Amino acid sequence: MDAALPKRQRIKQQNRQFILDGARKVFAEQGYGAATVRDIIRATPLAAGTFYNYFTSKEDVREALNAEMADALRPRLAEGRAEAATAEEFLSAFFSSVFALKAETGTGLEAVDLRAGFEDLRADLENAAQRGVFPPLDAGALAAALLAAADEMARRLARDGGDAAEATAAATLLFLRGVQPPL
Amino acid sequence: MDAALPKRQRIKQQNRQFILDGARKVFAEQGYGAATVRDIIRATPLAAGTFYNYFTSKEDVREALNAEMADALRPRLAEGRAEAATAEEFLSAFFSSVFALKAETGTGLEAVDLRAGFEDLRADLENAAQRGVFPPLDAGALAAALLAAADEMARRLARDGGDAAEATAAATLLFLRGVQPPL
DNA sequence: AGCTAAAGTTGACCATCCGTCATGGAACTG
DNA sequence: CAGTTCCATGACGGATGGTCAACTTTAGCT
Repeated sequence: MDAALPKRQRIKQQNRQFILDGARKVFAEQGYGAATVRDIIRATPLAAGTFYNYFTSKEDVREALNAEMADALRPRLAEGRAEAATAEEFLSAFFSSVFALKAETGTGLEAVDLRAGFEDLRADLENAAQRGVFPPLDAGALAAALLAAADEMARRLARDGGDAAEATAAATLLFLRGVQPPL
Repeated sequence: MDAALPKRQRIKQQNRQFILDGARKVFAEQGYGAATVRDIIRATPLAAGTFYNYFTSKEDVREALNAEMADALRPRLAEGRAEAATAEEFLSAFFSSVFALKAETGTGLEAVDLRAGFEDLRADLENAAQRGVFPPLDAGALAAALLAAADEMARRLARDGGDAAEATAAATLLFLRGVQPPL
């Protein structure tokens, strides 16, 4: 025995992780839709009933998996925003990290649900506004618009192929100056 | 017999509609996730096997239902854009119709998938750009960003409550001038 | 009309899935 | 070490998904 924790809790953590790992693999191999709770259980040394001691459904696992991933990715996603001295820097950092992140995650979970980063972005926006980087604005609405737009643009980028740097520049300009012609 | 169509085809259309109608009701009552193919069949005078002559899965029905709805809504969604004389008018018309539409559809299908209107918007944007309403731009990327942002902002609007007119003005301004302070 | 081939519907069927629960054994308590 | 709590196990009842042989109806032809 080499654990600092009581055995009960250690096993509990381990089992939970068994399920999450199994689910990650199953989702990656078959896709979320085709996967079944039984498949997840089979990818695990556990019995059927045990699964339901930890999660209530496939969707439940999905959420936990997404939260786990979002947690791991959060710092990377927020990279460069806190230090941004201008609105342009801020936006550029934002789009750039979203595009980079979406491009690589072929994890099977059809990608991270960016909305997990909503609060972070909102907070960073408010913070930046207070530093005078942005004019005062509705940080919630802007964060929502930015995330949704970035997500969809990233999807297009991944599908049609295209240069991430170029897309970052275009997206930054769009949100910086709107659809007006560049002066 | 009073049909202009051969009986075979008439029944085929009818059965297809039986399924779509049943599915719409079932989705509205139980939600898409909880609904089962069997539930749909039960909401229909048809037998189990027949279902699979028309659709291959619940998801397949969902798509058909969504397409049906998108078709019906398309004209309303595009309202006012073709006549817009300025970028501001165009954007305002766009956001206004999206917000109005999303606010009312409590159809059960958790709302229309706006991406169905993507091509329309893209075409309208290119058209407007050629009329000089917009500067030349990547209509595809802009359409994607606009739709995604509008969709998410509409969701927030519905959730938190809020004035649609106000939101329309804010969204229009955001995409018209970007995050710069209003002059 | 009468008859045949094609088209399409039916509902029972099998494999599988879901979620539960009584049983049993391992870990904590004192 | 005995008592208690906690939890994993795996079989079970009920339901689902998708298939398919048998049957019914329509379209086409003579």
